[in-house]
Amino acid sequence: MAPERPGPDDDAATLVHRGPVSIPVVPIFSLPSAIVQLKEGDGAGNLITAVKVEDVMSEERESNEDDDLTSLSWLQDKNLLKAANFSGCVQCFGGVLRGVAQVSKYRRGVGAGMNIRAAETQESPTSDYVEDGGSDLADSTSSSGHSASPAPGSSTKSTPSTCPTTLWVHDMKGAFTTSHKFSCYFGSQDLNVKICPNLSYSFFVIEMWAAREQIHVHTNSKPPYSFSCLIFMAIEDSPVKALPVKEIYAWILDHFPYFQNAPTGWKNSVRHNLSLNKCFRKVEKAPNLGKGSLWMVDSLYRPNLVQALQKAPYHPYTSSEHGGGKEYIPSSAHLSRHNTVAVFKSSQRAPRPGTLVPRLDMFLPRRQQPEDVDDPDSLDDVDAAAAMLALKHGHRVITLDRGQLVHTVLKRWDMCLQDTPVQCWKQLHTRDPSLYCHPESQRSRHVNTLQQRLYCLTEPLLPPNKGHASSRVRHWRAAPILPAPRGLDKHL
DNA sequence: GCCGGAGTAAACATGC
DNA sequence: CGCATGTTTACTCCGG
Repeated sequence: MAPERPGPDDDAATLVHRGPVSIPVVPIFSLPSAIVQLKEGDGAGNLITAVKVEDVMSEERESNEDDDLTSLSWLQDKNLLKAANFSGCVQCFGGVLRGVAQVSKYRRGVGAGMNIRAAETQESPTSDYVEDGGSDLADSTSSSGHSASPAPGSSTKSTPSTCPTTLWVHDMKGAFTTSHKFSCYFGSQDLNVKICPNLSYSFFVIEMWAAREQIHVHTNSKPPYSFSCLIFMAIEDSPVKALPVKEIYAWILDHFPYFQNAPTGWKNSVRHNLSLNKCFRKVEKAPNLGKGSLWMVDSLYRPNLVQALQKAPYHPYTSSEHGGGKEYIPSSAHLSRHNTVAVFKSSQRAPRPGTLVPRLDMFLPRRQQPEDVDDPDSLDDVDAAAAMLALKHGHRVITLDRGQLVHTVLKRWDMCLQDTPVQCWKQLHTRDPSLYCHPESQRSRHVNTLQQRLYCLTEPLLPPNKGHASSRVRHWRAAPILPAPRGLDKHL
């Protein structure tokens, strides 16, 4: 029997489990930076137990040295735990991203130890754990971030049309002593996520991740974001921080199904916005990569977009919409703790369930703190950036005074992108083994991707208007692979 | 009422 | 020619 599924016009109550903890499914964009607001009396006390996660997890690790859980060393990252704040709501910020990545790794069978039950009915979650390896849920590495494929050997349904509609996520004391690998496939539709008591942080991450799928269920209302915000999110969500307009369309369609049935004029609006909005600028892409240009966010105007996003309505559920109560407005103390937060005002309309919550941490500048210069990790990037500059402009830039170099590179780096192409550079120019782990058939494509990525990253560093873009691309692609500049070797 | 931002529609150019 | 992409203009709506 098909479980009841909340329709687009249903309120949060239909998503709420009757059990002691009821967390509205959090529709989020790329996971972190979501705030789950609990309605009064619906389990906030239980959630507070999540504060104990740190202890629980460390105890579990100590007592299960050989358990697969040890692969979840990311949980030792205190930042993850610091990122949680349990003052009536669950707040989840940048630190979670790493966790999610690990979860992604985890669900590919590297780790184990979760009890996840996929059910087709909304009965009480007491049994029928799905135990399996090789889980293959939505591929978080995909650009659209929502693809899903059946898990081989899954004991649950294996096609989107028959996928389980309810995913119970358990965290029971001692659960980690047994090795429950899970295989719970669900498609990009029809998924409710129910969180059981004693939710641990790791499961919260799962929940967040799973909730990502929820985006596709209820997003039938017009997004509360301007087109510039949508474009911004799309571009920022891309691996190279640049997208052709077609991909921007696709991203928007992926994340906001509203547009699937919207009049086609919205594409016009997107193009109009790209052309008119000074926040976006066009970058010629390699001539062999199809027609059209790549669109990037102009770093000069990036703060404007971040600000626009921050002004966007935030919380998917407001209590005023669902049974009364107060809206969540982060305190100033909270604001000081987390520089990534969106505030929604009472006068602003809140997004409906299923609309996106921007992952704001992703859009904030990552390398603007001067102290980063002294950070060995950032020097790694600096050297890579310097290497890339050298790639284009010869060793002259490398011979600058170190301090000046750092300053220059950082400045230009910020102008370029906040991304870190160091891995890309390494792979391309050091015969990184990871490049050769790709099958022969995919290697050239991978190299092409890397080259495109590097081009996007370095294009802003090129002298403007020096020849046609395509010739510059050719020139760049033909650029000799220079030896790593001094100081970079140790990082390679 | 004014102004600016945002959304929408449309015309037009360009290139594949 | 059709279509996608990109630019520009004009208009409306809305909130400050």
